[in-house]
Amino acid sequence: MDGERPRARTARERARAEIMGEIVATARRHLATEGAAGLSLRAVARELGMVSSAVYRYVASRDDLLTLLILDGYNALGEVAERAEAAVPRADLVGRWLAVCHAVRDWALAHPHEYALLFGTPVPGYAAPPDTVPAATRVTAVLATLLTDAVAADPALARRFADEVPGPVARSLLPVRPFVAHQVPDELVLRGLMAWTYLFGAVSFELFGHRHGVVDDDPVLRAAFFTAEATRIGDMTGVTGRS
Amino acid sequence: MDGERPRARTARERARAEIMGEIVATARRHLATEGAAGLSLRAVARELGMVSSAVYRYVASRDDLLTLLILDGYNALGEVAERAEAAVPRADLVGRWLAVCHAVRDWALAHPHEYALLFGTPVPGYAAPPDTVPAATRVTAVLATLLTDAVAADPALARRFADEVPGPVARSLLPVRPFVAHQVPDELVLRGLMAWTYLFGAVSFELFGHRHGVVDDDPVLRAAFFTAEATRIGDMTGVTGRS
DNA sequence: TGTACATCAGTGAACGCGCGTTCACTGATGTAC
DNA sequence: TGTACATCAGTGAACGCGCGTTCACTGATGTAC
Repeated sequence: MDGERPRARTARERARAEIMGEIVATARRHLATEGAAGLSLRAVARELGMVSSAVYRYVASRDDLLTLLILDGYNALGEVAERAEAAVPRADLVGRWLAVCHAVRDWALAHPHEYALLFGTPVPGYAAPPDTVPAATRVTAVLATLLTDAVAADPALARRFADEVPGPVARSLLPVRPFVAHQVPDELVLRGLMAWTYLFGAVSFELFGHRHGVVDDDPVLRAAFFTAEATRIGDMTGVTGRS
Repeated sequence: MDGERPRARTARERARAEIMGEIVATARRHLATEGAAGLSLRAVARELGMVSSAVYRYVASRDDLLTLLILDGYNALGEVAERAEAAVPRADLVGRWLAVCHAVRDWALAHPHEYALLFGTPVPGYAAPPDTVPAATRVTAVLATLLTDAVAADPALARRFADEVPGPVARSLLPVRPFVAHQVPDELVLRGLMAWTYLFGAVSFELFGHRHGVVDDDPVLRAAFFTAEATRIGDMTGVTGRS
């Protein structure tokens, strides 16, 4: 049988885990200051006082390190979103939606390069391996639950959006349908995806500088603007205080 | 007096303009295949059969070349958007909005790296000079006109969105207010900005791979999905066929 | 508890690569008289 | 129209940099008997 060996970790194992952690932590710090393009195995090794080739005992390649950082990033983002959402009373659907929105935005503003690694230009020549998917979908999963809860809480909602969507649109939604309760009509799934799209679109626009000269730069006003947009997008999905 | 000299261009001037064009064109092709990070002055020079230092007669630095490409990109995008919108009868506001949306998306799908240069992760250490602004705002200008026309065509629209927005939100909009007719109420300006945000958010999400496993990959279904989302966003601004 | 062997972390040197930018130069093109 | 000088495109060599990855190695840690 595998896995039934909680046998005391050897010094080697402990050392390995620790150094692995230091490598990722250092890489993440470099990412935060230089951006993904400037991330180099040699620089990480240098900072840890090892020779560059030593890093290859821990990480197969630069791409491998990138994957670790991406995983790390998705998990960090997913966690803040989950926590923020969990802190709001279940019945307050708008509150839960806004909590997720602000959690995502706050995390992005605090970790711009990590956010850019996840949602900016894909790194050329790099393809994220499939095992990043669970981490990548944490925020989406929260939003899907929100949608299901909204329909469960208010039967009128499903009826309000019961109109069939055009055939091709319905078909385009097939991959995501398994992840949303069947009580949620297609029109509402579509609007949920739109809310998700909008959230990251707005955060990216702000972070990547496309609101310079459009929305005031003052952080307080920016936050007010963001709340306003998030609220209106919430309305669009029917997740709104006033029914 | 300046400018009153349409004097025959010398051979030097003609040669200069031509080579300048070749440099930008080559750089753009490299951008299209390698992405912005892989763009190098040396590679461009090599392909043009010049020695790398010769490029410096035309371009002050790598950043300078990047700026030219950015300008180029914004202008190309602006042009397709303007043309597409201009081809729709003035009274068909939804049609005009959807035309802009599809023009932007089609251009982005056809020129993914150029799009990424404009709307993806900012190049680290690079700041776009102010003279890119006019080119960068061409799409936005089209949308602003659309909004103004919508309000002019349907007085009920301004009334429908006449509710005051919260003070900080109104203040956050001050930078953009001069570019929108004063008949357009703040609430509608906000929603216009949201439509703009959504358009690029959706295109970026699609282009950067965030819809894998969510929306079907088939191009026809993708287009149907896009039309559906764009239509609903149009609704949100009140620019809708059924009033 | 002790020895013999296997595992594995880390070293140091090297390979081969490409980059941006500078500089003194040659030779062709343009301009003023 | 012809000559003398100024402008400027393009050359070729060089500087100094950092990168990812491989490889044969040493020496410490772990394991089997």
